Amino acid sequence: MAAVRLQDVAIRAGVSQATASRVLNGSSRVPGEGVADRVRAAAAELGYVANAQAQALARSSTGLIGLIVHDIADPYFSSIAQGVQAAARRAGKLVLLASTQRDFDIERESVSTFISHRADAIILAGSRQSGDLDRDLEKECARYLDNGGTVVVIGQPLSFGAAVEPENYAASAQLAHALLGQGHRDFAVIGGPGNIRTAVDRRNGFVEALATHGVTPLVEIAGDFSRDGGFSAARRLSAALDLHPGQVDNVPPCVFAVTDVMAIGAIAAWRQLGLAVPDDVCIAGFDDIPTLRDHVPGLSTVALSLVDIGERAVRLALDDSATESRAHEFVPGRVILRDSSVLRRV
Amino acid sequence: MAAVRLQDVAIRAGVSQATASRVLNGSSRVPGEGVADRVRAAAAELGYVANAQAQALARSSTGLIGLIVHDIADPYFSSIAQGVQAAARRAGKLVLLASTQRDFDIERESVSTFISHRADAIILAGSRQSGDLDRDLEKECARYLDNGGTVVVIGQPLSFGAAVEPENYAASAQLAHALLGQGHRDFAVIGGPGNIRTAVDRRNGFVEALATHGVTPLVEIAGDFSRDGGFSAARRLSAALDLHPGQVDNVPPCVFAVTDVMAIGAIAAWRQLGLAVPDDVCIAGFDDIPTLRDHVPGLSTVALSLVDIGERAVRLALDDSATESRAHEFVPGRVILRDSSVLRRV
DNA sequence: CTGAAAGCGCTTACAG
DNA sequence: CTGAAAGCGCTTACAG
Repeated sequence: MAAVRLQDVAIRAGVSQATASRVLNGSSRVPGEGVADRVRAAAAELGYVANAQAQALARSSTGLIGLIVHDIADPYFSSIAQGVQAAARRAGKLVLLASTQRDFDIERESVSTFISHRADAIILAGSRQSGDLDRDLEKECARYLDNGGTVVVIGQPLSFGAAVEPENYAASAQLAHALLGQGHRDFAVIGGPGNIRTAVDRRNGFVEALATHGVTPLVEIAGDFSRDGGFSAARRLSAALDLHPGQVDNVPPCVFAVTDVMAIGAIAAWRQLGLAVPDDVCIAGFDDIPTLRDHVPGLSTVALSLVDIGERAVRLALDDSATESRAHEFVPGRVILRDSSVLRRV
Repeated sequence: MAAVRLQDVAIRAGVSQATASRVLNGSSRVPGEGVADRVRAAAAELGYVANAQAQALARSSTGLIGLIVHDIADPYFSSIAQGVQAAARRAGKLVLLASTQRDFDIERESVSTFISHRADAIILAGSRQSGDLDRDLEKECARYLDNGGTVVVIGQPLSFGAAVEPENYAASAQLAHALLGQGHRDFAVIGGPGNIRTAVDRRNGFVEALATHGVTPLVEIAGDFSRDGGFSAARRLSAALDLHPGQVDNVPPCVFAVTDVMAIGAIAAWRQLGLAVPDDVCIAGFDDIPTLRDHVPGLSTVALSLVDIGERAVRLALDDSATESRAHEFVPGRVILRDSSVLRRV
């Protein structure tokens, strides 16, 4: 049983297909009211639903926005996805979702598929390995842009397309100042992979702000950009700093983990070692992911409006001029101090 | 600058469009090797990417799977989404995502849009209000099914389409037994809205299992199916039970919250009131959402393999016979006891 | 304001 | 094995 076509409603309404198309989907002035009503009535009676595929082919615009994230189950990305989804819906667009699980081949494949489906725009969320995409991907994107596609990156900008980027460097510096303000003097850093710029910027912003005050981190350890990365980095770090439970005589060192997810992993590792936060060791993260809300101890962090970031990305994606001019929006972070970095008087 | 079309590569390869189509996309036997090679070479040189929209129109199959969730930022749904996404990718399908934020109008609109885009299948995740969809939505789905579409529900089955449903009743009963086994005798329930069957089944499974042992909950309170719903229900509950910090002389009552998200909200409320878990009040949830991993205190719960549920839904969606026979798969839950329900000796 | 007709980029019987 | 041609369901100049 085939679906109702525009032709069917046209016949039923006694008008041409062109007219039916105009009253149902066309934007310009509506035809004579009588005609329009008849067409609408016919469409309703038949239960007509326009075939978006056919429309896309005829209009050469699909109304599809492709979103590629590292891991949709990660609260950081699912919050961004919510923003993208909401903004897309308001703009009458649909979102195609791809979750790469940090697999580069899957990412490349996803971009191809989105292009093949002629997504009007592609949003790439999550920092990439090196400064740019690999050769193949880049060529494919170039062709896509030539054909009128638009690319928006969340995070580190590429050599093409628009970008919305958190102010990682500046916000991390603010965090450092806030922690110094709390009385901290001993610091350590749990950084991310050296080729991920987000990780590097956060580390640099923090460390260089400390340097301003003549402070240098006691240790720096790098881990994966994940909860488990934070977990194992924290173990190594506590060994390096020779941390022990209940050393109330010393002021505990303050660790900066470049993402909340890593910080949470670190706290879990320490708990397992019997180390209490903030009594034996203090910590701060970055992102203010929603799950922090009910995490104990409360984690000091830098709040990023993740949903807002997703919405901005859509706005850029829909704005051709923004894409052509390679617009680059920065979104600020806001320092939030919670229990995890509180220095208790001894 | 228009994209490369099949016609272009056909001309370049010196063959007909039909032949080019067959070597590039057709499934059956590949034409003479020489020809095939030339076509592939031409496609590569030109950077040909098939237009999926046109293919969809010609084949009347889009390769699109629509996923509708209540809230993509909720870890329950984002885990399911991950499963859906992974299974879809393996099957060469693309997923369209809609997050309704629990707004029924948006849900209806999303279904329409997916149908309009001729998604091959639609997966509806999350319990619905009443037993079924509303009139409009149902009629639209009926037409969709007639036209070859397939619908899969995660949770309570509808009057049509396939379903994958957690064994809510049985698993909640097991949880009750496990808690009785831990020595609990005083119980309370934080339930969900009375018209959401998932909530009702879990409540019933739990309460009826208790009844088997001659135990009746002291109180039952209903809340929204959300973190804040659990939060406010917990406040009312602690008033009803007259809970106070440090009543070490009594065995604390054990509360069953029908979702982990609600349980987490409840714990937050109690913490604010100075009530400690599990010393002043015990609690167990349901779902084993991933964020539980680093939640303190560890929450006793029923583990559902959320990713697996998403994957199963895709499998059903892709299997026409399953849809036609209104397949109904059950997925078991596994009781996990953690700190939140531990009864300490006084 | 309305309609006939071409075109969007593919696939697929149907012949050869 | 290969090609000419019709068809998928719309939109949109172009005439009237």
